[in-house]
Amino acid sequence: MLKKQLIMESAIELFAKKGIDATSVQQITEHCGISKGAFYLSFKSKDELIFSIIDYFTKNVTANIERSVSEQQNPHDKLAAYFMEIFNILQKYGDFATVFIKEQHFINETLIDKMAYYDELNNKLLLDILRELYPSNVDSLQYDLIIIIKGLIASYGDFIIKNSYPFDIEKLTDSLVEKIKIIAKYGEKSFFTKDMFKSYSSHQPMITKDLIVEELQQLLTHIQDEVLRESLQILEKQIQSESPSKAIILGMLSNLKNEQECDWFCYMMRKYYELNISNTPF
Amino acid sequence: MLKKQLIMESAIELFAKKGIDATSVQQITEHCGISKGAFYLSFKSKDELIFSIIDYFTKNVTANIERSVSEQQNPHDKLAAYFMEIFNILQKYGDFATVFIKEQHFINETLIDKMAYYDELNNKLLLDILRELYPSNVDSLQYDLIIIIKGLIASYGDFIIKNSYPFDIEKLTDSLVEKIKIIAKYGEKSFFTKDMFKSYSSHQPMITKDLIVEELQQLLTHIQDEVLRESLQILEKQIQSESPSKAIILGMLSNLKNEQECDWFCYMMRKYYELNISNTPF
DNA sequence: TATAATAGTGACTAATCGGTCACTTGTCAA
DNA sequence: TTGACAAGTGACCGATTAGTCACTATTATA
Repeated sequence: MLKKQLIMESAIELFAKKGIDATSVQQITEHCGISKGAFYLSFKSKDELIFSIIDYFTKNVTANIERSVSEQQNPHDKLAAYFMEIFNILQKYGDFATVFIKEQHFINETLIDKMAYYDELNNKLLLDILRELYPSNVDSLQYDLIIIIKGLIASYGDFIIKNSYPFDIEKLTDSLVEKIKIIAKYGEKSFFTKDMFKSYSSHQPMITKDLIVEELQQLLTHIQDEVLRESLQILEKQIQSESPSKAIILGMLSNLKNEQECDWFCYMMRKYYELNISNTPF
Repeated sequence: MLKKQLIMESAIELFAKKGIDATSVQQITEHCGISKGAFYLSFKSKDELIFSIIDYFTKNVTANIERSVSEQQNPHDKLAAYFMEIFNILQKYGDFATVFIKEQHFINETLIDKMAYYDELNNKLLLDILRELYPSNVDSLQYDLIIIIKGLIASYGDFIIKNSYPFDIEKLTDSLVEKIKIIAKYGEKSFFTKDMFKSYSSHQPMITKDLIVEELQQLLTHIQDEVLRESLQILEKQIQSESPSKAIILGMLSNLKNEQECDWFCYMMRKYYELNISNTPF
């Protein structure tokens, strides 16, 4: 497990410097002083390495942002916390961000779906923040505000990544919160309608039974907790069964819902079995 | 010349679909129904193809935007024209934009410098528009406004690229001009200082005598006009001379200044011989 | 100390890449 | 019809790639 970490960190550094395709496995192994064979003891393929890196970061970043935002009581502070957390991450993990932003020919279809999922989570979080901040008067502007916030992050984030030189993130956050506040207050002309936004943001992932089972078995190799393991095993039987029980599936999923590692799996299950209950937060 | 165009168009399509590195010369030639040998009759290398594509577009896009903006008299219309032109280009050449945005491991150092140059031109144009629009009250906010405008373009532009479905660009432009107007009017908290912005935006290109001569000879293969050709030839002699005359160089450069194709060459000459005269528009 | 299991090695392979070159085809003036 | 020249072809080359595997080194156990 330690070796995996070492390889991933070396890889991120090299990927950021020269790009994913231009970095060979050989170069990665030389950079961390191991042999090529040892690399393939930790990862099945170069693709698996790329997948692991991206998966690891998106998972952590999403969790950190959500935690940081939820720690704030005041709605205004939530938006500030959102900006602040993202800019801090960009400053800290600029290397990774470079890889992440610039190379999106990941090959893997699953990865694209996963990204879309995290993007959806992010949109939902932003929408919640905005609705809490401006309960009434931004109805028509809320989708534009999301896009604008993302644009600000892209633009100022680019500056942060390119300047390793440390600077006042608090001042930046303060400045951007002000801009959003102003636009929400005085803005009248909206562009995005709800439908446009939905069709833009929600790329419907191709979820198959095989993909779900694969993710399930992946989880079983990590997870220790007995209740979680049993829940997963019961779910596997239901999936393979000819007449799966919605009640059992829903019950087992609720057993998993607090386990961050299972988020993606639960999401796939809900989509596949069309279990989107409108009043659940997720 | 027709064949070059054909290859470039095929390449853009494939690059956008799968990425530059992942697209082989073989695939490009198959896609336009020619042999590998024929490809190398039009382009010296794959790098030259990439370079040509990027150069062709940046040149055209920059020129189109500047023309479109300069056609407007009313300062407000200039900002609108700026947005409109960019969004139209993104809608039309989404394929190319995809390549352009996502892959920035171009290998070639010259290309990076050229991009920085066009970015500088773009910043200058935006700054002029903003200063004309808000002559007094945005002094401290003008650099932030540039970054914000770029962010809006990145964010809404992403939407345009991903949705080939046509929509109301005028409405979008109108909406964004409103947002900039609001921020300029009510915004108080600036983040960027002039120095920060300068150090961020102006990547000093590595200009050598060899690079300049190379560009000059490249120009001589294209340009027909006799005065321009003679000016270039005189400049070449001056460059190779041990004691170049500033007067002659300046004179020859002013002969070239209206020829769009020579912009980059003139820019390099000015930088190399430190001929930046502050009151020239460029 | 002997044995078994695990971790690590690097020469090797098959495939693919960008790029070359001896050769064929097409074109047009004489 | 001929010859000369440009346009186009695709087998081939050296380099590089991801991935494999027979082998060695290290560690743990008895």
